[in-house]
Amino acid sequence: MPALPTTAEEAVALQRALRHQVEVSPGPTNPRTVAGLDVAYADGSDRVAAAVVVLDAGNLLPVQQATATGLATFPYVPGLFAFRELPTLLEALAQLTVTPDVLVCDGQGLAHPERFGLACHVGLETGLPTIGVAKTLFIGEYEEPGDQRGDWSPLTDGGEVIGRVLRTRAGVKPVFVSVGHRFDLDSATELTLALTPRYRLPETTRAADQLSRLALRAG
DNA sequence: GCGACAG
DNA sequence: ATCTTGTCGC
Repeated sequence: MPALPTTAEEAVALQRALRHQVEVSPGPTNPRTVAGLDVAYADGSDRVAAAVVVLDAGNLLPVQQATATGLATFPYVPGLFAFRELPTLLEALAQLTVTPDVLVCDGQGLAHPERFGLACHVGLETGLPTIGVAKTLFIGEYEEPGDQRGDWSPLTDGGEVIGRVLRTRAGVKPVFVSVGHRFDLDSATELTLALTPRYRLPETTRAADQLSRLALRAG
């Protein structure tokens, strides 16, 4: 079983082999640190920059950060984009000298055709609790949630609940929350709200997004 | 067959 | 994802 699949067929086979290892359980009770992950892409080349920013879960201030740059070998294919971001993302994570209590990924977790989105993959690779907070819908159906912060509605696929559509700010487009690894939807929802005191997206995602763009220009 | 499709 | 700063409005 290759660690780095080359074709789409191999990639899907790997997802199907790994998905059964995902653990759905309550997230950490009192996480002290929460890390955000993101990847920025260059326009012309395949150069990518990954960033991870660890925040203090209490005051949301940065504790540590790391970046890594590389070349995206795998092409962008909906459902397989973890294979594009994962290698560089793991390089950045490896540079941390602190182990975050939770990882927040920019993309889906179980809300994925194979029930194995980026957040699940990152969770299994690191063994850490992870959730996915995506800006847009990938798969599933939902009713528009209420327009107050904290309002949510289930995201379902074929009758199965795969995530939640969560309003993090009143009157602003909702985000798509799903379990990555060692988390459940209640904990994931609670965490996402704790990370969005001011903006639609989690502070973790915003910090990682900014840093990844800087890293792309720098190196 | 046609359209949709995380980043 | 990326091309793109300041600016209008609640």
